[in-house]
Amino acid sequence: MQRTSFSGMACSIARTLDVVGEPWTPLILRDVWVGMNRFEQLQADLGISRKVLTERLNHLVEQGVLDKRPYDQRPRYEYVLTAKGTELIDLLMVMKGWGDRWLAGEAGPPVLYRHHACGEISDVELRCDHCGESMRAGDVDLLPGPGVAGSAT
Amino acid sequence: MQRTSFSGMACSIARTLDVVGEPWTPLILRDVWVGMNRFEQLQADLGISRKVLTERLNHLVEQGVLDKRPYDQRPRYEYVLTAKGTELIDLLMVMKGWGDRWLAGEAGPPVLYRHHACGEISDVELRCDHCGESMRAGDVDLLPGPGVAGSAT
DNA sequence: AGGTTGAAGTTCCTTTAGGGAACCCCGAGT
DNA sequence: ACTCGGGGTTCCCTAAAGGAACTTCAACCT
Repeated sequence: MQRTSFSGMACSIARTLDVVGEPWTPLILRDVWVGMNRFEQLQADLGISRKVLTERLNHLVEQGVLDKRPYDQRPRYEYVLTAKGTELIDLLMVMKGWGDRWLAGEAGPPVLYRHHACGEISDVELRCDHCGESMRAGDVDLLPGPGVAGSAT
Repeated sequence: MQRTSFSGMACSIARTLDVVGEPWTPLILRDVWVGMNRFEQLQADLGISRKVLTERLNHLVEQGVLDKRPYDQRPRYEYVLTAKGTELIDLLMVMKGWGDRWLAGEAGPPVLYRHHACGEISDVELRCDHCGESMRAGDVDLLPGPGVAGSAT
């Protein structure tokens, strides 16, 4: 299929989707995050087509989400998260929380997070970066920002 | 293409992707969230193919993310977020934040959030639901949970 | 020196999902 | 009876995912 690119939209959600919205990409980032940094590892773990894995990795490197670097004299490479990519893990942590709450069923969560600061098994929650109170779907008004379509500059 | 289903994986991220990971789905949820509740509105705003919009809406209703309800004697319907769907907006808010920080460029964010509790223009940040401290990619250890593959029950 | 190995891709073919436009259904209003 | 408008369905075309086979290149083995 010919897939529409979202990057022209004046919407940060759409733009983010153009970076990580393709199939497999979030799972690749999850794996890289937990230490699966090489092509063969990723391919074996995910069962993804090698062709698609190549495309996704190249795209993520182009976007500055992953860094590709040699780890041997031979042509061997590993992929690691950049700062930009590390901040994307926020997204995965929120997805994990939602999946745990709504899709895990009787069995419970497959994976738990232990928070370094307090040592507890925890999940993330969303808070306001100004006042620290909870900040979720019903807690905000949306206003046009400086980058809204049609604004000069 | 035949797309691999992720729902068999013992991973809440993969399962969440099977609900909202298809192209357009996050943008549909964004629109429904901000009050675009009808088929024609969504189609016009997104420029999505009507066929795909139908498929996505049906899938979201099946998954319990949206509720489809009549708003007229005539066969007219609107789609609204369920509780399950409203919690998914967390994901969109995090995507917006990342896109604002890394992709908005000179122009700045297209949209701003004003937090009801404090009245400030704010973004979300991730915190631990136990201790309230910041909780991001580097702040956690991963442990196997009760729903890990291979565990009985 | 010649052959083997293993990581990291490439190539090629098949299948299926998305784009896009046209068409259909149905209840209300005139 | 006829139109209108929301909410879809149908159809064809193209491009993307699956999957398996093939390639490349440096190091290692004998």
